[in-house]
Amino acid sequence: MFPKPNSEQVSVLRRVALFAGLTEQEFGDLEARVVTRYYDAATMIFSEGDPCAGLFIVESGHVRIFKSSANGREQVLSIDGPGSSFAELPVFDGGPYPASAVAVNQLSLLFLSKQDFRAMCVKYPEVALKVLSVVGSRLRKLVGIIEELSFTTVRHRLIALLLRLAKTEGVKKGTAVTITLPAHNQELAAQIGTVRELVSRNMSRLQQEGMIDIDGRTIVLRDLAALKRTLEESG
Amino acid sequence: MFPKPNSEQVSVLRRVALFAGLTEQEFGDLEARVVTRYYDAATMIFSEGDPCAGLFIVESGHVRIFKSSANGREQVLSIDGPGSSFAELPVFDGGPYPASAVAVNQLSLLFLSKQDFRAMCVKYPEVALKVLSVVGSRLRKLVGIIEELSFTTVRHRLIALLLRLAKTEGVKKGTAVTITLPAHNQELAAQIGTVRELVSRNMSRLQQEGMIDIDGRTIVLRDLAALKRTLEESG
DNA sequence: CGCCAGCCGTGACAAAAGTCATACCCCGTA
DNA sequence: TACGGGGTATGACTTTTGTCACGGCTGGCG
Repeated sequence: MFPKPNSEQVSVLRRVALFAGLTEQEFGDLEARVVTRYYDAATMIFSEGDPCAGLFIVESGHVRIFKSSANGREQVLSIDGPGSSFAELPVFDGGPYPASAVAVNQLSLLFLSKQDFRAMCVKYPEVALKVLSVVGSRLRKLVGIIEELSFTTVRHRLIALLLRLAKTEGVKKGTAVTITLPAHNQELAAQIGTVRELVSRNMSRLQQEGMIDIDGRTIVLRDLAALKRTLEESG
Repeated sequence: MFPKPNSEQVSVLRRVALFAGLTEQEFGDLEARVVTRYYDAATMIFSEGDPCAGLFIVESGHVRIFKSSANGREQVLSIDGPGSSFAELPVFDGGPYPASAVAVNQLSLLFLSKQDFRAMCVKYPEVALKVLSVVGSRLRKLVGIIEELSFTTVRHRLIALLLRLAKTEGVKKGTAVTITLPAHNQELAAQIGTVRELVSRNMSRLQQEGMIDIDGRTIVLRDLAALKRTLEESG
Protein backbone atom coordinates (compact mmCIF):
# COMPACT_ATOMS: atom_id res chain seq x y z
CA MET A 1 0.00 0.00 0.00
CA PHE A 2 2.94 2.33 0.41
CA PRO A 3 4.54 4.21 -2.45
CA LYS A 4 7.95 2.86 -1.60
CA PRO A 5 9.92 0.52 -3.76
CA ASN A 6 10.11 -3.01 -2.40
CA SER A 7 11.86 -6.10 -3.64
CA GLU A 8 8.81 -7.41 -5.46
CA GLN A 9 8.42 -4.17 -7.38
CA VAL A 10 12.04 -4.22 -8.33
CA SER A 11 11.86 -7.68 -9.79
CA VAL A 12 8.76 -6.90 -11.83
CA LEU A 13 10.08 -3.62 -13.17
CA ARG A 14 13.12 -5.38 -14.50
CA ARG A 15 11.01 -7.88 -16.36
CA VAL A 16 8.87 -5.26 -18.10
CA ALA A 17 9.50 -4.95 -21.80
CA LEU A 18 9.07 -1.22 -21.56
CA PHE A 19 12.14 -0.75 -19.42
CA ALA A 20 14.41 -3.48 -20.65
CA GLY A 21 17.97 -2.33 -21.06
CA LEU A 22 18.05 0.43 -18.46
CA THR A 23 21.09 0.67 -16.23
CA GLU A 24 21.01 0.09 -12.47
CA GLN A 25 21.00 3.81 -11.87
CA GLU A 26 18.13 4.32 -14.23
CA PHE A 27 16.10 1.62 -12.50
CA GLY A 28 16.68 3.45 -9.24
CA ASP A 29 15.34 6.59 -10.87
CA LEU A 30 12.28 4.73 -12.06
CA GLU A 31 11.59 2.91 -8.81
CA ALA A 32 11.49 6.18 -6.94
CA ARG A 33 8.59 7.36 -9.10
CA VAL A 34 6.45 4.24 -9.20
CA VAL A 35 3.51 3.59 -6.88
CA THR A 36 1.89 0.22 -6.25
CA ARG A 37 -1.90 -0.03 -6.26
CA TYR A 38 -4.05 -3.00 -5.29
CA TYR A 39 -7.46 -3.90 -6.67
CA ASP A 40 -10.00 -6.59 -5.83
CA ALA A 41 -11.47 -8.68 -8.61
CA ALA A 42 -14.10 -6.84 -10.67
CA THR A 43 -13.15 -3.34 -9.54
CA MET A 44 -12.79 -0.64 -12.16
CA ILE A 45 -9.35 0.84 -12.70
CA PHE A 46 -10.59 3.57 -14.98
CA SER A 47 -13.54 4.19 -17.24
CA GLU A 48 -13.76 5.19 -20.85
CA GLY A 49 -13.72 8.98 -21.00
CA ASP A 50 -11.90 9.53 -17.72
CA PRO A 51 -9.04 11.98 -17.96
CA CYS A 52 -5.76 10.15 -18.28
CA ALA A 53 -3.67 10.13 -15.12
CA GLY A 54 -0.77 7.95 -16.16
CA LEU A 55 0.49 4.57 -17.16
CA PHE A 56 0.05 1.19 -15.48
CA ILE A 57 2.19 -1.91 -15.34
CA VAL A 58 0.72 -5.23 -14.27
CA GLU A 59 2.60 -6.72 -11.35
CA SER A 60 0.26 -9.64 -10.70
CA GLY A 61 -3.23 -10.59 -11.84
CA HIS A 62 -4.97 -9.67 -15.08
CA VAL A 63 -6.57 -6.58 -16.52
CA ARG A 64 -9.39 -6.48 -19.04
CA ILE A 65 -9.57 -3.52 -21.40
CA PHE A 66 -12.96 -3.09 -23.05
CA LYS A 67 -15.54 -0.86 -24.65
CA SER A 68 -19.17 -0.99 -23.61
CA SER A 69 -22.21 -0.05 -25.64
CA ALA A 70 -25.44 1.70 -24.74
CA ASN A 71 -27.43 -1.55 -24.77
CA GLY A 72 -25.12 -3.31 -22.37
CA ARG A 73 -22.88 -5.18 -24.75
CA GLU A 74 -19.14 -5.22 -24.32
CA GLN A 75 -16.21 -5.66 -26.66
CA VAL A 76 -12.92 -6.75 -25.16
CA LEU A 77 -9.88 -5.06 -26.70
CA SER A 78 -7.16 -6.73 -24.69
CA ILE A 79 -6.42 -8.79 -21.61
CA ASP A 80 -3.07 -8.05 -20.05
CA GLY A 81 -1.09 -10.03 -17.50
CA PRO A 82 2.09 -9.59 -15.45
CA GLY A 83 4.82 -7.57 -17.14
CA SER A 84 2.44 -5.84 -19.57
CA SER A 85 1.86 -2.15 -19.50
CA PHE A 86 -1.38 -0.51 -20.54
CA ALA A 87 -2.80 2.96 -21.06
CA GLU A 88 0.53 4.01 -22.55
CA LEU A 89 -1.08 6.08 -25.20
CA PRO A 90 -3.46 8.58 -23.69
CA VAL A 91 -0.42 9.75 -21.75
CA PHE A 92 0.96 11.26 -24.91
CA ASP A 93 -1.92 12.63 -26.87
CA GLY A 94 -3.48 14.26 -23.86
CA GLY A 95 -6.93 12.83 -24.49
CA PRO A 96 -9.12 10.75 -22.17
CA TYR A 97 -8.97 6.97 -21.90
CA PRO A 98 -10.62 5.53 -25.03
CA ALA A 99 -11.77 2.38 -23.19
CA SER A 100 -12.36 1.07 -19.69
CA ALA A 101 -10.17 -1.19 -17.58
CA VAL A 102 -11.28 -3.61 -14.90
CA ALA A 103 -9.49 -6.11 -12.67
CA VAL A 104 -10.20 -9.67 -13.78
CA ASN A 105 -8.96 -11.10 -10.50
CA GLN A 106 -6.96 -9.97 -7.48
CA LEU A 107 -4.59 -7.45 -8.98
CA SER A 108 -1.60 -5.30 -8.21
CA LEU A 109 -0.44 -2.58 -10.52
CA LEU A 110 2.49 -0.23 -10.66
CA PHE A 111 1.41 3.27 -11.48
CA LEU A 112 3.60 5.88 -13.13
CA SER A 113 2.19 9.37 -13.46
CA LYS A 114 1.92 11.09 -16.80
CA GLN A 115 4.58 13.63 -15.88
CA ASP A 116 7.05 11.09 -14.56
CA PHE A 117 6.57 8.88 -17.59
CA ARG A 118 7.15 11.73 -19.99
CA ALA A 119 10.20 12.72 -18.03
CA MET A 120 11.55 9.17 -18.33
CA CYS A 121 11.03 9.25 -22.07
CA VAL A 122 12.88 12.50 -22.49
CA LYS A 123 15.71 11.49 -20.20
CA TYR A 124 16.14 7.99 -21.65
CA PRO A 125 15.26 8.03 -25.33
CA GLU A 126 15.40 4.23 -25.57
CA VAL A 127 12.37 4.12 -23.29
CA ALA A 128 10.37 6.10 -25.82
CA LEU A 129 11.42 3.67 -28.54
CA LYS A 130 10.36 0.74 -26.38
CA VAL A 131 7.00 2.36 -25.80
CA LEU A 132 6.63 2.69 -29.53
CA SER A 133 7.30 -0.97 -30.08
CA VAL A 134 4.87 -2.00 -27.36
CA VAL A 135 2.27 0.29 -28.85
CA GLY A 136 3.04 -1.16 -32.25
CA SER A 137 1.95 -4.62 -31.20
CA ARG A 138 -1.12 -3.18 -29.56
CA LEU A 139 -2.04 -1.52 -32.82
CA ARG A 140 -1.53 -4.79 -34.67
CA LYS A 141 -3.93 -6.49 -32.30
CA LEU A 142 -6.56 -3.83 -32.86
CA VAL A 143 -6.22 -4.14 -36.62
CA GLY A 144 -6.65 -7.88 -36.18
CA ILE A 145 -9.89 -7.34 -34.28
CA ILE A 146 -11.16 -5.02 -37.00
CA GLU A 147 -10.31 -7.57 -39.63
CA GLU A 148 -12.20 -10.30 -37.80
CA LEU A 149 -15.23 -8.15 -37.10
CA SER A 150 -15.42 -6.80 -40.61
CA PHE A 151 -14.79 -9.95 -42.61
CA THR A 152 -15.76 -13.00 -40.59
CA THR A 153 -18.71 -14.64 -38.89
CA VAL A 154 -19.21 -15.43 -35.23
CA ARG A 155 -18.52 -19.08 -35.98
CA HIS A 156 -15.21 -18.15 -37.55
CA ARG A 157 -14.19 -15.95 -34.66
CA LEU A 158 -15.12 -18.59 -32.13
CA ILE A 159 -12.99 -21.20 -33.88
CA ALA A 160 -10.14 -18.72 -34.05
CA LEU A 161 -10.46 -18.11 -30.33
CA LEU A 162 -10.41 -21.83 -29.55
CA LEU A 163 -7.32 -22.27 -31.68
CA ARG A 164 -5.58 -19.39 -29.94
CA LEU A 165 -6.37 -20.95 -26.58
CA ALA A 166 -5.12 -24.29 -27.84
CA LYS A 167 -1.85 -22.71 -28.79
CA THR A 168 -1.26 -20.86 -25.53
CA GLU A 169 -2.59 -23.30 -22.96
CA GLY A 170 -3.70 -26.44 -24.74
CA VAL A 171 -2.64 -29.94 -23.67
CA LYS A 172 -1.94 -32.37 -26.49
CA LYS A 173 -3.39 -35.88 -26.40
CA GLY A 174 -2.39 -37.59 -29.61
CA THR A 175 -4.11 -35.76 -32.45
CA ALA A 176 -6.49 -33.88 -30.11
CA VAL A 177 -5.89 -30.91 -27.84
CA THR A 178 -7.66 -30.26 -24.56
CA ILE A 179 -8.28 -26.75 -23.28
CA THR A 180 -10.08 -25.25 -20.32
CA LEU A 181 -12.19 -22.24 -21.13
CA PRO A 182 -10.84 -19.29 -19.17
CA ALA A 183 -14.25 -17.71 -18.70
CA HIS A 184 -18.01 -17.92 -19.03
CA ASN A 185 -19.85 -17.70 -22.33
CA GLN A 186 -20.79 -14.13 -21.61
CA GLU A 187 -17.12 -13.19 -21.46
CA LEU A 188 -16.14 -15.26 -24.49
CA ALA A 189 -18.89 -13.44 -26.36
CA ALA A 190 -17.44 -10.07 -25.37
CA GLN A 191 -14.07 -11.19 -26.64
CA ILE A 192 -15.33 -12.09 -30.10
CA GLY A 193 -17.86 -9.32 -30.41
CA THR A 194 -21.19 -11.08 -30.06
CA VAL A 195 -23.70 -12.28 -27.46
CA ARG A 196 -23.86 -15.18 -25.02
CA GLU A 197 -26.44 -17.15 -26.99
CA LEU A 198 -24.45 -17.24 -30.18
CA VAL A 199 -21.40 -18.58 -28.40
CA SER A 200 -23.50 -21.33 -26.91
CA ARG A 201 -25.17 -22.20 -30.19
CA ASN A 202 -21.96 -22.23 -32.18
CA MET A 203 -20.25 -24.40 -29.58
CA SER A 204 -23.09 -26.91 -29.82
CA ARG A 205 -22.91 -26.87 -33.56
CA LEU A 206 -19.18 -27.54 -33.54
CA GLN A 207 -19.82 -30.47 -31.22
CA GLN A 208 -22.58 -31.85 -33.47
CA GLU A 209 -20.18 -31.62 -36.37
CA GLY A 210 -17.70 -33.71 -34.40
CA MET A 211 -14.98 -31.09 -34.33
CA ILE A 212 -15.00 -30.60 -30.58
CA ASP A 213 -16.16 -32.31 -27.40
CA ILE A 214 -17.66 -30.23 -24.64
CA ASP A 215 -17.62 -31.21 -20.99
CA GLY A 216 -18.49 -28.23 -18.86
CA ARG A 217 -15.66 -25.78 -19.22
CA THR A 218 -13.34 -28.40 -20.68
CA ILE A 219 -13.16 -28.59 -24.45
CA VAL A 220 -11.45 -31.26 -26.49
CA LEU A 221 -10.50 -30.10 -29.96
CA ARG A 222 -10.85 -33.44 -31.77
CA ASP A 223 -9.61 -32.30 -35.12
CA LEU A 224 -7.37 -29.27 -35.31
CA ALA A 225 -6.88 -29.69 -39.04
CA ALA A 226 -10.62 -29.60 -39.70
CA LEU A 227 -11.01 -26.48 -37.55
CA LYS A 228 -8.20 -24.72 -39.39
CA ARG A 229 -9.63 -25.80 -42.71
CA THR A 230 -12.96 -24.26 -41.75
CA LEU A 231 -11.23 -20.95 -41.16
CA GLU A 232 -9.67 -20.99 -44.61
CA GLU A 233 -12.85 -21.90 -46.42
CA SER A 234 -15.17 -19.35 -44.84
CA GLY A 235 -13.11 -16.30 -45.81
CA MET B 1 12.33 12.72 -58.60
CA PHE B 2 15.66 13.42 -56.98
CA PRO B 3 16.43 12.73 -53.35
CA LYS B 4 17.46 16.33 -52.74
CA PRO B 5 15.60 18.70 -50.55
CA ASN B 6 13.74 21.34 -52.50
CA SER B 7 11.67 24.28 -51.40
CA GLU B 8 8.39 22.39 -51.57
CA GLN B 9 9.70 19.62 -49.35
CA VAL B 10 10.91 22.10 -46.84
CA SER B 11 7.58 23.80 -46.54
CA VAL B 12 5.74 20.51 -46.05
CA LEU B 13 8.17 19.16 -43.53
CA ARG B 14 7.68 22.21 -41.41
CA ARG B 15 3.96 21.76 -41.43
CA VAL B 16 4.08 18.12 -40.31
CA ALA B 17 2.89 17.52 -36.77
CA LEU B 18 5.57 14.92 -36.30
CA PHE B 19 8.38 17.42 -36.58
CA ALA B 20 6.82 20.52 -35.11
CA GLY B 21 9.18 22.39 -32.85
CA LEU B 22 12.48 21.33 -34.35
CA THR B 23 15.16 23.99 -34.75
CA GLU B 24 16.46 25.18 -38.12
CA GLN B 25 19.50 23.01 -37.75
CA GLU B 26 17.40 19.99 -36.95
CA PHE B 27 15.27 20.56 -40.02
CA GLY B 28 18.43 20.62 -42.07
CA ASP B 29 19.38 17.28 -40.58
CA LEU B 30 15.98 15.88 -41.44
CA GLU B 31 15.82 17.28 -44.96
CA ALA B 32 19.09 15.59 -45.82
CA ARG B 33 17.57 12.19 -45.08
CA VAL B 34 14.20 12.52 -46.72
CA VAL B 35 13.40 11.26 -50.22
CA THR B 36 10.41 12.29 -52.33
CA ARG B 37 8.44 9.64 -54.18
CA TYR B 38 5.66 10.10 -56.70
CA TYR B 39 2.72 7.79 -57.35
CA ASP B 40 -0.09 7.77 -59.88
CA ALA B 41 -3.65 7.32 -58.71
CA ALA B 42 -4.48 3.73 -57.75
CA THR B 43 -0.88 2.53 -57.45
CA MET B 44 0.09 0.50 -54.41
CA ILE B 45 2.56 2.01 -52.00
CA PHE B 46 2.96 -1.17 -49.99
CA SER B 47 0.94 -4.29 -49.31
CA GLU B 48 -0.08 -5.93 -46.10
CA GLY B 49 2.68 -8.29 -45.03
CA ASP B 50 5.48 -6.49 -46.85
CA PRO B 51 8.57 -5.92 -44.72
CA CYS B 52 8.57 -2.43 -43.34
CA ALA B 53 11.03 -0.11 -45.03
CA GLY B 54 10.30 3.16 -43.33
CA LEU B 55 7.90 5.97 -42.70
CA PHE B 56 5.94 8.13 -45.12
CA ILE B 57 4.71 11.70 -44.97
CA VAL B 58 2.04 12.91 -47.35
CA GLU B 59 3.19 15.94 -49.33
CA SER B 60 0.21 16.16 -51.66
CA GLY B 61 -2.67 13.88 -52.54
CA HIS B 62 -4.34 11.24 -50.41
CA VAL B 63 -3.45 7.79 -49.20
CA ARG B 64 -5.90 5.02 -48.37
CA ILE B 65 -4.88 2.47 -45.73
CA PHE B 66 -6.93 -0.71 -45.81
CA LYS B 67 -7.23 -4.42 -45.15
CA SER B 68 -8.55 -6.80 -47.75
CA SER B 69 -10.25 -10.15 -47.25
CA ALA B 70 -10.05 -13.41 -49.12
CA ASN B 71 -13.43 -12.86 -50.80
CA GLY B 72 -12.50 -9.48 -52.17
CA ARG B 73 -13.98 -7.22 -49.55
CA GLU B 74 -12.03 -4.30 -48.16
CA GLN B 75 -12.08 -2.40 -44.90
CA VAL B 76 -10.61 1.09 -44.87
CA LEU B 77 -8.66 1.94 -41.74
CA SER B 78 -7.68 5.48 -42.57
CA ILE B 79 -7.42 8.05 -45.32
CA ASP B 80 -4.55 10.47 -44.90
CA GLY B 81 -3.90 13.78 -46.61
CA PRO B 82 -1.11 16.38 -46.75
CA GLY B 83 0.88 16.77 -43.54
CA SER B 84 -0.09 13.34 -42.19
CA SER B 85 2.43 10.62 -41.66
CA PHE B 86 1.66 6.92 -41.90
CA ALA B 87 3.32 3.59 -41.28
CA GLU B 88 4.98 5.08 -38.21
CA LEU B 89 4.52 1.96 -36.21
CA PRO B 90 5.97 -1.01 -38.02
CA VAL B 91 9.18 1.00 -37.97
CA PHE B 92 9.49 0.34 -34.28
CA ASP B 93 8.24 -3.14 -33.63
CA GLY B 94 10.12 -4.61 -36.55
CA GLY B 95 7.11 -6.44 -37.98
CA PRO B 96 5.65 -6.23 -41.49
CA TYR B 97 3.01 -3.70 -42.52
CA PRO B 98 -0.31 -4.79 -40.99
CA ALA B 99 -2.34 -3.26 -43.84
CA SER B 100 -1.97 -2.06 -47.41
CA ALA B 101 -1.63 1.49 -48.70
CA VAL B 102 -2.71 2.80 -52.08
CA ALA B 103 -2.67 6.22 -53.73
CA VAL B 104 -6.20 7.64 -53.96
CA ASN B 105 -5.13 10.25 -56.50
CA GLN B 106 -1.95 11.76 -57.86
CA LEU B 107 0.35 11.59 -54.88
CA SER B 108 3.74 12.68 -53.63
CA LEU B 109 5.23 11.29 -50.46
CA LEU B 110 8.30 11.99 -48.42
CA PHE B 111 10.03 8.81 -47.38
CA LEU B 112 12.25 8.44 -44.35
CA SER B 113 14.01 5.13 -43.88
CA LYS B 114 13.59 3.07 -40.76
CA GLN B 115 17.17 3.70 -39.70
CA ASP B 116 17.06 7.43 -40.25
CA PHE B 117 13.78 7.74 -38.42
CA ARG B 118 15.05 5.82 -35.43
CA ALA B 119 18.15 7.96 -35.45
CA MET B 120 16.01 11.09 -35.41
CA CYS B 121 14.06 9.79 -32.44
CA VAL B 122 17.16 9.03 -30.45
CA LYS B 123 18.81 12.31 -31.31
CA TYR B 124 15.75 14.47 -30.70
CA PRO B 125 13.62 12.92 -27.97
CA GLU B 126 10.74 15.31 -28.62
CA VAL B 127 10.30 13.67 -32.00
CA ALA B 128 9.64 10.35 -30.31
CA LEU B 129 7.05 11.99 -28.09
CA LYS B 130 5.38 13.53 -31.12
CA VAL B 131 5.27 10.15 -32.80
CA LEU B 132 3.59 8.79 -29.73
CA SER B 133 0.93 11.43 -29.81
CA VAL B 134 0.28 10.90 -33.52
CA VAL B 135 0.07 7.18 -32.92
CA GLY B 136 -2.25 7.84 -30.01
CA SER B 137 -4.84 9.43 -32.22
CA ARG B 138 -4.43 6.63 -34.73
CA LEU B 139 -5.18 4.15 -32.00
CA ARG B 140 -8.24 6.11 -30.97
CA LYS B 141 -9.53 5.94 -34.51
CA LEU B 142 -9.05 2.19 -34.64
CA VAL B 143 -10.88 1.75 -31.35
CA GLY B 144 -13.67 3.85 -32.82
CA ILE B 145 -13.90 1.55 -35.83
CA ILE B 146 -14.04 -1.49 -33.57
CA GLU B 147 -16.78 0.11 -31.53
CA GLU B 148 -18.84 0.82 -34.63
CA LEU B 149 -18.35 -2.60 -36.14
CA SER B 150 -19.07 -4.42 -32.91
CA PHE B 151 -22.06 -2.47 -31.68
CA THR B 152 -23.84 -0.83 -34.57
CA THR B 153 -25.67 -1.61 -37.79
CA VAL B 154 -24.78 -0.61 -41.32
CA ARG B 155 -27.52 1.99 -41.20
CA HIS B 156 -26.00 3.50 -38.10
CA ARG B 157 -22.52 3.58 -39.56
CA LEU B 158 -23.75 5.15 -42.77
CA ILE B 159 -25.51 7.93 -40.90
CA ALA B 160 -22.40 8.48 -38.81
CA LEU B 161 -20.35 8.74 -42.01
CA LEU B 162 -22.75 11.28 -43.52
CA LEU B 163 -22.61 13.36 -40.35
CA ARG B 164 -18.82 13.27 -40.35
CA LEU B 165 -18.79 14.45 -43.94
CA ALA B 166 -21.29 17.17 -43.07
CA LYS B 167 -18.99 18.40 -40.35
CA THR B 168 -15.82 18.46 -42.42
CA GLU B 169 -17.05 19.60 -45.79
CA GLY B 170 -20.75 20.32 -45.54
CA VAL B 171 -22.35 23.52 -46.79
CA LYS B 172 -25.15 24.89 -44.63
CA LYS B 173 -28.40 26.03 -46.21
CA GLY B 174 -30.67 27.08 -43.40
CA THR B 175 -31.48 23.96 -41.38
CA ALA B 176 -30.13 21.58 -44.03
CA VAL B 177 -26.56 20.72 -45.00
CA THR B 178 -25.37 19.76 -48.46
CA ILE B 179 -22.46 17.42 -49.02
CA THR B 180 -20.80 15.85 -52.02
CA LEU B 181 -19.94 12.21 -51.62
CA PRO B 182 -16.19 11.84 -51.98
CA ALA B 183 -16.41 8.43 -53.62
CA HIS B 184 -18.51 5.69 -55.17
CA ASN B 185 -20.75 3.42 -53.15
CA GLN B 186 -18.19 0.66 -53.33
CA GLU B 187 -15.68 2.85 -51.53
CA LEU B 188 -18.17 4.15 -48.97
CA ALA B 189 -19.00 0.53 -48.25
CA ALA B 190 -15.34 -0.27 -47.61
CA GLN B 191 -15.16 2.64 -45.21
CA ILE B 192 -18.04 1.43 -43.07
CA GLY B 193 -17.33 -2.27 -43.37
CA THR B 194 -20.05 -3.54 -45.66
CA VAL B 195 -20.92 -4.02 -49.34
CA ARG B 196 -22.04 -1.76 -52.16
CA GLU B 197 -25.65 -2.93 -52.14
CA LEU B 198 -26.26 -2.17 -48.50
CA VAL B 199 -24.97 1.37 -48.90
CA SER B 200 -27.31 1.86 -51.81
CA ARG B 201 -30.29 0.37 -50.00
CA ASN B 202 -29.72 2.31 -46.82
CA MET B 203 -29.33 5.55 -48.74
CA SER B 204 -32.64 4.93 -50.46
CA ARG B 205 -34.27 4.15 -47.17
CA LEU B 206 -33.00 7.36 -45.60
CA GLN B 207 -34.41 9.25 -48.55
CA GLN B 208 -37.81 7.53 -48.25
CA GLU B 209 -37.84 8.47 -44.60
CA GLY B 210 -37.31 12.09 -45.62
CA MET B 211 -34.04 12.50 -43.78
CA ILE B 212 -31.92 13.07 -46.87
CA ASP B 213 -32.25 14.02 -50.50
CA ILE B 214 -30.12 12.27 -53.08
CA ASP B 215 -29.11 13.79 -56.40
CA GLY B 216 -26.31 11.80 -57.92
CA ARG B 217 -23.31 12.31 -55.71
CA THR B 218 -24.85 15.30 -53.99
CA ILE B 219 -26.68 14.64 -50.74
CA VAL B 220 -28.81 17.11 -48.83
CA LEU B 221 -29.13 16.26 -45.16
CA ARG B 222 -32.61 17.66 -44.58
CA ASP B 223 -32.79 17.05 -40.87
CA LEU B 224 -29.54 16.80 -38.96
CA ALA B 225 -31.37 16.53 -35.66
CA ALA B 226 -33.38 13.53 -36.83
CA LEU B 227 -30.24 11.82 -38.09
CA LYS B 228 -28.45 12.38 -34.81
CA ARG B 229 -31.49 11.17 -32.91
CA THR B 230 -31.46 7.97 -34.93
CA LEU B 231 -27.89 7.36 -33.84
CA GLU B 232 -28.79 7.73 -30.18
CA GLU B 233 -31.82 5.47 -30.33
CA SER B 234 -30.25 2.53 -32.11
CA GLY B 235 -27.38 2.13 -29.60
C1' DC C 1 -23.60 7.34 -83.79
C1' DG C 2 -23.31 2.85 -81.32
C1' DC C 3 -20.87 0.11 -78.09
C1' DC C 4 -19.04 -1.00 -73.84
C1' DA C 5 -17.33 -0.44 -69.17
C1' DG C 6 -18.50 1.05 -64.85
C1' DC C 7 -21.76 2.39 -61.57
C1' DC C 8 -26.29 2.41 -59.60
C1' DG C 9 -30.72 0.59 -57.67
C1' DT C 10 -33.58 -3.26 -56.68
C1' DG C 11 -36.03 -7.62 -56.20
C1' DA C 12 -35.55 -12.21 -54.55
C1' DC C 13 -33.32 -15.10 -51.72
C1' DA C 14 -30.31 -17.25 -48.20
C1' DA C 15 -27.68 -17.01 -44.28
C1' DA C 16 -26.24 -14.99 -40.09
C1' DA C 17 -27.02 -12.34 -36.08
C1' DG C 18 -29.65 -10.94 -32.43
C1' DT C 19 -33.81 -11.08 -29.10
C1' DC C 20 -36.95 -13.10 -26.03
C1' DA C 21 -38.70 -16.59 -23.36
C1' DT C 22 -38.34 -20.87 -21.17
C1' DA C 23 -36.44 -24.81 -18.99
C1' DC C 24 -32.48 -26.96 -17.06
C1' DC C 25 -28.57 -27.86 -14.08
C1' DC C 26 -25.23 -27.28 -10.64
C1' DC C 27 -23.99 -25.72 -6.23
C1' DG C 28 -23.80 -23.29 -1.96
C1' DT C 29 -26.54 -22.08 1.81
C1' DA C 30 -30.48 -21.11 4.87
C1' DT D 1 -33.86 -30.66 1.93
C1' DA D 2 -35.72 -26.71 -0.34
C1' DC D 3 -34.44 -22.51 -2.32
C1' DG D 4 -32.23 -19.23 -5.20
C1' DG D 5 -28.47 -17.45 -8.04
C1' DG D 6 -25.70 -17.88 -11.82
C1' DG D 7 -24.71 -20.02 -15.71
C1' DT D 8 -26.29 -22.86 -19.75
C1' DA D 9 -29.03 -24.72 -23.76
C1' DT D 10 -32.48 -24.16 -27.01
C1' DG D 11 -36.76 -23.11 -29.65
C1' DA D 12 -39.20 -19.51 -32.07
C1' DC D 13 -39.04 -15.43 -34.12
C1' DT D 14 -37.30 -10.82 -36.18
C1' DT D 15 -33.98 -8.09 -38.13
C1' DT D 16 -29.91 -7.42 -40.46
C1' DT D 17 -26.61 -8.70 -43.55
C1' DG D 18 -24.91 -10.58 -47.54
C1' DT D 19 -25.37 -12.73 -52.38
C1' DC D 20 -26.89 -13.06 -57.03
C1' DA D 21 -28.91 -11.53 -60.91
C1' DC D 22 -30.86 -8.19 -63.70
C1' DG D 23 -31.86 -3.87 -66.07
C1' DG D 24 -30.96 0.96 -66.53
C1' DC D 25 -28.14 5.07 -66.91
C1' DT D 26 -24.03 7.61 -68.29
C1' DG D 27 -19.95 8.97 -70.39
C1' DG D 28 -15.87 7.93 -73.07
C1' DC D 29 -14.16 6.17 -77.30
C1' DG D 30 -13.77 3.95 -81.64
